[in-house]
Amino acid sequence: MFTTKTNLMNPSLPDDQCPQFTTGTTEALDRAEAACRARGASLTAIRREVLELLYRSPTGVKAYDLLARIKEARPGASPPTVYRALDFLIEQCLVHKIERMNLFVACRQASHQIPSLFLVCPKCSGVTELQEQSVMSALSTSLAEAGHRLESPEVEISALCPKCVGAASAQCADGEGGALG
Amino acid sequence: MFTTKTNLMNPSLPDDQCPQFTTGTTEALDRAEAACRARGASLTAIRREVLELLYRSPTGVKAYDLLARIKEARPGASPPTVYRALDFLIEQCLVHKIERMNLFVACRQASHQIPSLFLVCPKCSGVTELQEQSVMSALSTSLAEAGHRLESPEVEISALCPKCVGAASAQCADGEGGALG
DNA sequence: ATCAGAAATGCAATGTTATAACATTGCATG
DNA sequence: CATGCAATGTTATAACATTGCATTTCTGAT
Repeated sequence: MFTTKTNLMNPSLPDDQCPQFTTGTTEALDRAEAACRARGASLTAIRREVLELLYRSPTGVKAYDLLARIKEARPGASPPTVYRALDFLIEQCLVHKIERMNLFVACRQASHQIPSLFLVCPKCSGVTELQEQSVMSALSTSLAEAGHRLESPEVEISALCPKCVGAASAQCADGEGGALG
Repeated sequence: MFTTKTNLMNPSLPDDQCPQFTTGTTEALDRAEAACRARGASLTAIRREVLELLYRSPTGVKAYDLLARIKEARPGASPPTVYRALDFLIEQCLVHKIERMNLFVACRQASHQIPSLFLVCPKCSGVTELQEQSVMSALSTSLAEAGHRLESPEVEISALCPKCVGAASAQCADGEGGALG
């Protein structure tokens, strides 16, 4: 079971000490910079700062929260400043966007052999990136039968994280439903 | 294979003739009204009009597009008019929201025995609602292992529909990836 | 060194999606 | 008639994202 699970959910550790970091943030940033360079792209100061904020966050972060933080150092920063940096980082596969919540999260996978499953906690914005062969192959089969083709290698699932399980309510899962059919 | 597949992707048919409708829209609306009534809720004129627009649309619809249509008959309509109707319809399980695209779509399932898979086409906004035991059980297993709990009975997958397959480009699915790990 | 072109950034405005806050209407019931 | 309550109307604003254009910075060629 190829389950490279990274727990991004522990907000209480000091910088550079989160257990999912095999080395410090600075080293990770340097590696990211090298990777960009190798692809003919450049991890400029702004981009690096945005990526650093994401590396240091245990949860997904909203664009305007990033903007607020970037503004501390660069008062002139505006929405495009951040969105452009994010676009670049996403292109470089250094960051993922969680579409359903408009959240951005640094990629902590060493590689993407398999499309990733993103478990997004609707309570705390925690994001867990999984690579699950079993789910993906079942999904591929169903998609193929339906004549569809997976568009992005990222599948988002709204699921309460272990910490937040406890208050959820799930209506609409019962036997009634649409008026059609 | 419990695959209640409904094809919502055929925009070219006249009202009340889409093949996935076993009966006409009016009858479906009447049935929806009865279902609401049975639950002590009421499908008022505004709500019914919004639902009707969704029944007649083969694709997901944006809230402000609904608003524009509603305004034709009710010039005073404003965003809350539509959002309140949508909230109600979602509560009544008559409508689903596709979170990742801010799209609303009428529910065409007779019942929700199993959480639904929504295949959302990023090109044309077409939505196909599937109920796939195999995918869901694989998913449940993985979620349980990760200590998570599925939050909503709706799982959205971005997948090109049969008509739109052809132009897609999928970078980021290769062997590189994050700078961490 | 310096110049041209490309890439990145600054900046203002605007577009899009969604909700807050408060007032009003209309109807059922006692 | 008064009261209560659900629904709706109305205005404003919050939250998220993009466009367009001017300016600066970087890079490579001469």
